[in-house]
Amino acid sequence: MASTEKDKGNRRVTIREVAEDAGVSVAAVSKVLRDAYGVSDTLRAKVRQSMDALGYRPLAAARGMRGQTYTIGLVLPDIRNPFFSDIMTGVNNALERTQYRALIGISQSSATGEMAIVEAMIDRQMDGIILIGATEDRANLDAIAARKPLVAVGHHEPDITTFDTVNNNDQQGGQLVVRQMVAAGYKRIAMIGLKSTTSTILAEREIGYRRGMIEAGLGSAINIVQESQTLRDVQITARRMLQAPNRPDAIFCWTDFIALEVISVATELGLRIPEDVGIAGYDNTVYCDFAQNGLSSIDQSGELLGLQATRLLIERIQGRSQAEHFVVPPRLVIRRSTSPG
Amino acid sequence: MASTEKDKGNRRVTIREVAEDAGVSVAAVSKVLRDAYGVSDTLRAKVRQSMDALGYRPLAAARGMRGQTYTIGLVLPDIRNPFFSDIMTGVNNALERTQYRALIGISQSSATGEMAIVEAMIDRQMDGIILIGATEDRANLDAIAARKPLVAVGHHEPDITTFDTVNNNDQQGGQLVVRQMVAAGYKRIAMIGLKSTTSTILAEREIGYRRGMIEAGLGSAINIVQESQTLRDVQITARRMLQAPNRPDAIFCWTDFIALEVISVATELGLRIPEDVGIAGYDNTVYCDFAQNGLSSIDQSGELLGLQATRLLIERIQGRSQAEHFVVPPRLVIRRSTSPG
DNA sequence: CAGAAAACGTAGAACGATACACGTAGAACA
DNA sequence: TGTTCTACGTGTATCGTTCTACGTTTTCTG
Repeated sequence: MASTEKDKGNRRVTIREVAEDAGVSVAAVSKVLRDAYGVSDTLRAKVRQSMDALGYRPLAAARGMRGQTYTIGLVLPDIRNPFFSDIMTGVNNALERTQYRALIGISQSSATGEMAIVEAMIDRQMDGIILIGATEDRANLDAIAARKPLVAVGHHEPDITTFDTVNNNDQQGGQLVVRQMVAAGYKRIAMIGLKSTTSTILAEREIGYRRGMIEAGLGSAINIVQESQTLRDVQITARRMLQAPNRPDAIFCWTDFIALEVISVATELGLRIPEDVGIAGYDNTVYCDFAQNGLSSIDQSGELLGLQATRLLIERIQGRSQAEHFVVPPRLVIRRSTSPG
Repeated sequence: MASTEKDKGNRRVTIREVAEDAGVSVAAVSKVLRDAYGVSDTLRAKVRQSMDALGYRPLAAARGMRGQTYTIGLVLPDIRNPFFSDIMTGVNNALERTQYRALIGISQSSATGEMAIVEAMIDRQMDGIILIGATEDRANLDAIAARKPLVAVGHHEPDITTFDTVNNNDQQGGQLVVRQMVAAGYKRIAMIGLKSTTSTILAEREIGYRRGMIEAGLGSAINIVQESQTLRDVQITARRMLQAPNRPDAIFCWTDFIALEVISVATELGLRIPEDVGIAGYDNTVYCDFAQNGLSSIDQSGELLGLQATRLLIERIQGRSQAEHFVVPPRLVIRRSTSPG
C-alpha cells in the first residue's frame, strides 16, 4: 500500500527531516548546504551531524528550481579519441573537492548534433558548459553563452568576450612538426586536414604548417588535403597521396587517429616508415607510444586543458563576466615515425 | 535592472505561458507534453502550435520534482576504450525518437568510484541507469536497483532478479580464441587477465580459455596471468612472460588495449608476430584493423549491446519488474596476429 | 431515451530545495 | 542610556512542472 509499483524503495530523506532532527529551521540547513553566510560553527556542526546520521543527500532537481544544480556539462564530439580522456581527467581533478559533478554528452551521435545536446543540458539546469572541439558558429556559441557560463576547449576565438577559451597553441604545434620534419631531411611535406569550415583549431594547425614550410623555403611544396574523418575516406585519400607520381615524403596528420590510419595504408603499400615516408600526428594519444606505431606527435597537455577549463568555468559560475583565454604551449614528442637514418 | 549579473539573458518560456497562449489550462499542456490520456486532437494541435511559436522547452528540474526527468545515466569505467563508443552509438540510436537523453559519467576518475557517480546520478533524478563493466558487488548493485531501474552491461549474473543484464557470451568468446589459436598451430597459449575480483566478464573469459585449452588436450599448459591495467604494469608483465625460458607461443589478452601493448613489447624484443608469438584481443576495436597491428579479436557487437540495454531500461522505467538477461554470441575476427604460415 | 461509461478538461495541491525579508541578541560606540 | 552595527537564525513565498480529484460533456448501450 505504501509503495506503488513505480515507487522504488524507501523515500529520500529531505531537508525538512534534517532540520527537525537537528532542531533548527529548514533555512538554516539550506545555508549549511550552500556554505552560505550566517551560520555559526556550532549550528553547522549540529546540522552536519544530523545529515550524516540520516544519510541526507540534497536533491539536485529541487535545488535547480531556485539555485544551482552543481552539475557541469561536458560536450565531446565523440568518445573515440583517447585525448578526450586526458581532458576528462583534468576536469575531474579540478572538481575533486567541490560539490560539482561533471556529466558528459556526446554530440556526434546525437541526431541534431552539438546544439541539441547543449540544449538538453540547459533544460537540465546545468550550471555551466564546457564545449570541446566546438563545431558551432559564433552566433550559436554566443546564444549559449548568453544563457549559461561557457568555456570552449579547442576553439580559437581570442577576441571573443562572451565566453572563455582554453587551447594549446595549434599554430605553433603545426610549425614544430614541420620544423622537425625538415630537420630530419624531409622535403615534400604534405598535410592531411579535415573537411570542415568550422574548426578553428584545424585552421590554426594549417597556418602553422604553412609558416613552417615557408620559413624552410618549401613554400612551393605546400600541399594540404582535406578529408572527412571516416575510416574509409581517410584510406582512399592516403592511398591516393602515397601512390601519386611525386608522392610526399612526409605527412603531417591533423590528429593521431588519421596518422595511424596513414601508417596502416603506407605499410600495406610496402612503404617503409620513416625511410620512405615520415608521419606525424597531433594529440600524443596513448597509441603513439606503441612500438608498432612509434608515432611522432604533438602533446597538448589534455589534462591541464581540462583542469584549466573547469577552473575558468567555476569562476564564471561564481560571477566573473570578463572573458579569459588560456593557451598552453605545445610540445613535440619525436618518435620513430619521423626519425630516419 | 531587470537582469542581475547572474541572470543570464532572457527568461525561459514556462508551461503557464504556453497554456495562456493556447487558451487552455496548464494541466492540459502538461498532458500533451507527456502524451497522457485525455487530450483531443484539436487541443493537442493547439498546444503544440503554441509551444512551437513560443519556443517552449520543458525544464527537466521542474519535471523531476513530480515525475520523470527523461534522462538516463550511462556509467563508464573509463573513456579510453573505443569499444564504449560503439555501445554509446547503440544507446543513442535507441533513444532517437524518444524524449530521453543519455548523459555519461566516468567512474574511474571519480574519487570514490562507481558508487559515487551512481549516487550523483540518482541525486539528479535520472530515470534509470546503465552500468557498463560494473565493479560493484551484488549488494551494492541491488541497492541501486532498489531505487532506480538498472541495466548492467558486461556483468554476468543470470540469476539476478532485481535488474537486467546485457552481455556477449564471454565464455564462448574465450573458447573461440583458443580454438583458432590451436588450429593455427599454437600450443603454449597463455592468457593475460585483470587483477580484479569483481569482473564477472573476465571470469567468464577465463573459463572459456580453460575450456578451450582442455578440449584441445592442452590442459597442462594453462597459464593465466593477472595484471592491473596500467600501461607500466602491462609492459612489465608482457616482458617477463615473453622472456621466460619456456615462453608462450601465443597470448590471449582479455582486452584489445592490452593486446596492442603486448604486440609493442614483443616487437621491441625482436619477436615476430605471428611467427614467434600469436596474439589476440577482445572487443574488436577500431585499432585492431590497422595494418601495423592486424590484431585478431572478438567482436561483441557493442552497438547492439547498447541498443538492447537501452530498450530494456526504458521498459523498466515504464514499469516492467521482471528481470531479463540478454546475451549476444561473440564473433571472432581473424587477422594477421594469429595467422602464421 | 435513460443511465452508464468514456472522454475531455480544469483547479489547485504537492514536490524539495533556495532566497528574500525579517527578527533578535549582543557588542560597540557616543 | 540610547543608537547603530553585526552575526546568527527563522518563516515562508517561490521555482515549473506533474498529479490527484473532480466537474462537465460526449458517446455508448440495452
